[in-house]
Amino acid sequence: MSKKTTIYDIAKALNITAATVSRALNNNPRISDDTKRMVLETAAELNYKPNRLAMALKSGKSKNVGVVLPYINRTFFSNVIHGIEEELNPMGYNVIICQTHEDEKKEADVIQNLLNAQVDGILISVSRETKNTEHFNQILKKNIPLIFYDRKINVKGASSVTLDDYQGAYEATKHLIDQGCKKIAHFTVDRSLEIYENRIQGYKQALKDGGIKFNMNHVVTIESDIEAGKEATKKLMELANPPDAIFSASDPCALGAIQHLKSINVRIPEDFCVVGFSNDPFTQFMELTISSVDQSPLLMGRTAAKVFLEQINEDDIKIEKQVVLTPSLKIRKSSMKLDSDL
Amino acid sequence: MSKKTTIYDIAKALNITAATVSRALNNNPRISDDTKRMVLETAAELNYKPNRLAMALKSGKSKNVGVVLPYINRTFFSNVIHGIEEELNPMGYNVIICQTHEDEKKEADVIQNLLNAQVDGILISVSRETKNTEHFNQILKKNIPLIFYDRKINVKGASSVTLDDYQGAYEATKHLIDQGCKKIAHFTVDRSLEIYENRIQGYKQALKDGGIKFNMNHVVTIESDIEAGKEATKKLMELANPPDAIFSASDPCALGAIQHLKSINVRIPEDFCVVGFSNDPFTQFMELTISSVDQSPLLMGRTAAKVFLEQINEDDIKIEKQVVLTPSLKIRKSSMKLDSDL
DNA sequence: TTGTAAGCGTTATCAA
DNA sequence: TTGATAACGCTTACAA
Repeated sequence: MSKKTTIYDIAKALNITAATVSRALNNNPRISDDTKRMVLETAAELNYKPNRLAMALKSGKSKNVGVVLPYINRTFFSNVIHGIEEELNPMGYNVIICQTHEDEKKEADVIQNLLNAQVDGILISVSRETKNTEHFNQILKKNIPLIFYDRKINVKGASSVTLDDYQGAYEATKHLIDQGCKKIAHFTVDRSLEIYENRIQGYKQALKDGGIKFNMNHVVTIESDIEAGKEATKKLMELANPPDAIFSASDPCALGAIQHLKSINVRIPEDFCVVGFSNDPFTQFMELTISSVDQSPLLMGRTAAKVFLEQINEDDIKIEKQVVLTPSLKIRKSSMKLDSDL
Repeated sequence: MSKKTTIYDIAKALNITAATVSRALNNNPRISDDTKRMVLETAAELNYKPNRLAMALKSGKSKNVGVVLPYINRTFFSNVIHGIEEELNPMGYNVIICQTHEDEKKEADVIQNLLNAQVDGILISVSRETKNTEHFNQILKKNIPLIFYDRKINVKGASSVTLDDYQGAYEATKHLIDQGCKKIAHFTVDRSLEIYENRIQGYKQALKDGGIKFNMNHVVTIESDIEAGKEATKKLMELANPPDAIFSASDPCALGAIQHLKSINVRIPEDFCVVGFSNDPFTQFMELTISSVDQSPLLMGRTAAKVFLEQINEDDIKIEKQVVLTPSLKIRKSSMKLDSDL
């Protein structure tokens, strides 16, 4: 294995000094075209590659950003990462992925780790458990841009890129009302997270505006998976006053609902409508396609990345930016009750 | 913003030298318990955090590994990453994700970038276009572990963790034969990739062993998406001698096939059986669940990570390890023609 | 235009 | 057991 070439090797080969080599390599104006050319040539010959670690240590900029999220293997999150990469890679940044597994302690740990690694910024979707904001303040204290995406927590000095969950939920619910549904149930996941709380508020407001009385028994808090959706639907349908529609804050739960309803021979959408949230790809794959609210994860990732880039360029001026993206309801078979929509 | 504390700050506070502080922090035996305790205390007081960049520059170990893949927002790949993280995070490694978008040049670029960032290892699933192995040799020349997962290329000195695609395809095809299918078509994606070539070979062998003559017209090379699957199936069904089953090397294509077959009222599985490959979650979500070959992406990720860890510990002894994981066929409705399976 | 030298935050070697 | 010093590879005042 050949020892790695440094700027000193180039310098030695040309009988000049490392400083000059550095200048040549960095397009510094204070250098003659001749030496510059020679340095570039020799660098190529010796197969010189800059050591980013050394550059980072010197400059204080690692050109790495940390992306923190609950789980990477979720459609939504992996798409957000994709968006972030699209924006950041061309600017020379690398992305370090850290999962929190919805655990506050783990979240604090990975953040500390990222800070130790001297990342230039942190983009995060907070874990469900997170209450404490101390680890976020640590980031800001170091003057490192902190950008929340999707799931945020209010921290002074941090920016955020979120979806208008309230609006998404409102539209979904209004759509169900427009289809003639009178008793619309709601599946929520974790009301301590803003996204879910906003969805339930949007749902409530739409009911109100539609002249439908809110029924506490029709709101169920469950895990975001198919089984939970099935079970919850079973219970709902056994109520004295069962619903005729479900607006689910989660796609898997919506799928579970549909599966149970089919098993008890409830016709969808004729007798029962279902709308999910996230527009997960699978919602379009079924024979009975599922209506869902799209969160545009790619755009969210790109936007979060752009906000980071703005902040990094603004030197010491602290900007605190809150971007809210507009959701879009994808109406599919599971809620197309009216002929006019067919 | 408080200036960051370094070991010098601790040293100054205690009237000792940075070297001593370093020793205390690193559990070096050559230090008195007293000073060690004092250092630890002061470090805590001053909120000292090690600078991983400096440590990395000094030691030559960045504690970062690069994970290269075509696209991160694919179920399979995001699950592999999940597996890699599970294994590597507890060992103090961070994972830098790089996408190649199936482009050889981009692949070479990100690898160069990772090398410049002094990663301690590279785990990669090669892009479809990749023919040249020069960028891989660059890695090995620097004595950095190179581990291929899923999609590999033969490079001397590199390790690999792959699936026995041949076996998976063989089982899937045999299963179709066992169900009584006589004319089994095959969808492949890109035969220049070993995984697809192995699948087609396994398919051929199973046909042979089952006494079925291989029919060139029943093998179709298409993109891995639903539309392509639909179109290809349409063409197949218009042949003078249409197939009665499809073994697809891609799940989306299998879904496309099913969608087209349904649209022309072919009964599945009674008149036509379909088996996919990857066991993507959606295959279980449909009403007509789709049989598929599971690739155990999580295990693949964990295994690749373990191989890396072995190599990193083996100092200069060069080990070249080839791990082959066993696929498992998930039999579902789309291919359960025989009553005995119902 | 180029060279000198210090410094980024650590750790390792050698002395004391 | 501790200190002094050099080194990792690079950049940047300041001098020449």
